[in-house]
Amino acid sequence: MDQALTIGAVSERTGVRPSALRYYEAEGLICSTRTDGGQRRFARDVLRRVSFVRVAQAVGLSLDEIRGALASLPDERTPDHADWARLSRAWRPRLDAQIALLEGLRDRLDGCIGCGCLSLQSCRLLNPGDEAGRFGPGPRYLLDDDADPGRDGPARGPRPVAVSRRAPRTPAP
Amino acid sequence: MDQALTIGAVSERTGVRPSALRYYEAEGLICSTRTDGGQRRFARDVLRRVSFVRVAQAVGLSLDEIRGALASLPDERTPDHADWARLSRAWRPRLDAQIALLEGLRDRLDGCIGCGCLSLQSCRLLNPGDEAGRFGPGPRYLLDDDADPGRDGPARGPRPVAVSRRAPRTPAP
DNA sequence: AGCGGAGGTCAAGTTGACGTGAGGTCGCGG
DNA sequence: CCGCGACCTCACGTCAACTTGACCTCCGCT
Repeated sequence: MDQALTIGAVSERTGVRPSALRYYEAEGLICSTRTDGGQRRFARDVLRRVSFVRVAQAVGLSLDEIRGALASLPDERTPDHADWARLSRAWRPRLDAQIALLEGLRDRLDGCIGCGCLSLQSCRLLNPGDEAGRFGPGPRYLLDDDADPGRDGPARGPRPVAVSRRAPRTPAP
Repeated sequence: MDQALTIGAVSERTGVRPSALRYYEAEGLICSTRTDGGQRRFARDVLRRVSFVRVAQAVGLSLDEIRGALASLPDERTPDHADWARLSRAWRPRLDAQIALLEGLRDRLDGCIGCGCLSLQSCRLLNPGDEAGRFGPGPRYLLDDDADPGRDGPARGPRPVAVSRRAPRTPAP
């Protein structure tokens, strides 16, 4: 264990607050050893793990999903470049999908700005086809873009939508 | 008041659950009259308002911001196409910015997949310049892309990041 | 030896956007 | 006039990702 880092050192280097690091550990995203006195000591590779977590959050993954991704790392050896690259590569489709969705939204919005409609009955922004209410009521086009046409009724449970919410709270001063 | 809609009718036509509609009313996003018995009756233009709210949420606005946008609508007359178009037009830069940010993220990710790095010291994905820690520690590039260079220290309070979080809960069955 | 700052645990609070359930009322078709 | 489904209010629950506070301990330096 060449360089054991305190929680403060990890915090300083990653910009992630100690409370968040403790939370990550409790959530099983990172791990640590303890000193005799019970203080955490982190191996250097947690820096990379923490960075991965932050970037993955920026890509739009929940901590739950990130845990899943991290679980596919080897735990007997320090992950190498290929390991991290494999995980990063998995984001690519997700990012592409999000971008495509936003672009679609923007383009449909362009079409609708001309008419200023947003009408539930006729606006393409809010309805997939030309017929309103084909797959039930509501602005489903946006929220359920790849809706299964073989199923009617309201959407089945929460689905992610590829647009921005709030940031995962940038560190406060 | 030609066609007064019950909350159930509005819910059915917009796909927004009654509880959410009540919430919107409590938050001042929509309004209603009441029957003698105290039940809500909505004018037809709330359908458009509710649609606007949902689309704006998809664009990434909080209800707070949406309230602000809606406040700029005339309240003495029913908003017309031009009014809605003006509001919609305001989303355009926001959408563009989000798309640009995601694309930047994707491109930087592409560059980093090759090296499989994500290193805090050298990875361009996590550091703006070639020098690490120029503006303090942490993956600030992603989270604070347009960081003010005239100011150092940690980011000042929560800022939105233009990437996806969870959807605002699609209606459950 | 002492001291101050870094670190520890645990419980509870925060934020946004609703959902849920209890307990009571309205309104309309028959 | 009756029933029953739709509607009402109000309080509380939920979820994610933390933060905050209270209270206590440890470590490294002088």
